Amino acid sequence: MPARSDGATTRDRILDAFETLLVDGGSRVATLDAVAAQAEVSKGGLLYHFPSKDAMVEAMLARLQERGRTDVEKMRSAPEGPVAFYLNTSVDTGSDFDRGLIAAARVAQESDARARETLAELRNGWFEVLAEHYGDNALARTVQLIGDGLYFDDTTGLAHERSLEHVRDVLSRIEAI
Amino acid sequence: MPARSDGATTRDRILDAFETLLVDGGSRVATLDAVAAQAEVSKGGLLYHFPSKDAMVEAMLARLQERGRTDVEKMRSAPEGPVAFYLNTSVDTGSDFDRGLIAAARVAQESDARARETLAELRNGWFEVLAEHYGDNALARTVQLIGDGLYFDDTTGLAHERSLEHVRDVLSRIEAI
DNA sequence: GTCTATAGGTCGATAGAC
DNA sequence: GTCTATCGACCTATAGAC
Repeated sequence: MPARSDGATTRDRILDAFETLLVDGGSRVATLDAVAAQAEVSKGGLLYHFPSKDAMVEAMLARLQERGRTDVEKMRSAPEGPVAFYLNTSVDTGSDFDRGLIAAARVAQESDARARETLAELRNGWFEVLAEHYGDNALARTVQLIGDGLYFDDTTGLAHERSLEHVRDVLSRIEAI
Repeated sequence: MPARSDGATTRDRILDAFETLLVDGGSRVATLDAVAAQAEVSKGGLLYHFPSKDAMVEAMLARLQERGRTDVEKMRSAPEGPVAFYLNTSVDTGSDFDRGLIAAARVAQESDARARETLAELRNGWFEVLAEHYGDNALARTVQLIGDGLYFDDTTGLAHERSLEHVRDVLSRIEAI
């Protein structure tokens, strides 16, 4: 039982803090000390919930996987259609899910196989919905790559203002064929 | 003057080692000790050439910028056309230039402003050539995003075998309009 | 469940021999 | 130009009080 009365459990606050630090500064900055400070727990308190840094990574990925299943459901039943939903959420919306995704990508780049597998599984879910929608694997794959590009630019600080607008323009031309 | 008779100077061997470690394991792994070992120099020897780790980053980015100018020239005059050249080189070809690009992206993610600026400048060069070629900013931007997506997938270990083939298919449909 | 204190190791950087 | 030796700061993880 958590000692606080605010919404999140200590466990979730710690994972939130870990993700935030990974997103903002990479894993070099996301030390146990820094995570504890950000989550407003002592280092000892942190290590009660996650006995090692590795266990913390594992828990973060498990939570992301869970949230990913919800996201695919939302994408499938989005009123604006799955493509618009997918592209819109490819630019960072600041959601908890986005933050978790970026954090996982940071970890994956340091050759962490579990993080890579989690991301691959999420991407397969999105691709399936896109491929069902278009009935065209080539177009589905291309849209997914555009989403990856939007996402990469966004997380590297290279995003261009009008990217989304340009993409919508080009996609409307393709869909008009 | 270098003490060795092989092609690369000690300085270049150190930068190569730094990039390789950044690409393979991220900046947490790319320590001065590790870079020195990979470059087969002592840490003291390394710090003779680059008085600080920061100076090493700076030199790496300067070298990348120089190589980027050459790349844009090659793209502009490529016999297969700038688009094919751009997309083909967006999947990691294993070249020294690619390695440097990926290394710079790793550093940029840790909120290094210089690395971000270097990457932004390189990307502006590519975009200019694409926009000139198409005479259509929306399409040029979309192709650039596809390239970024290919690149992101590749460097995160999420690449799909047939991505490039699928993209070529879709682009040929657009260009046929 | 959460804390402090600290062990044990690694980091970037300096000093000085050759 | 390249080396070894070493410093202080910081990292992950453990031990034990409350």
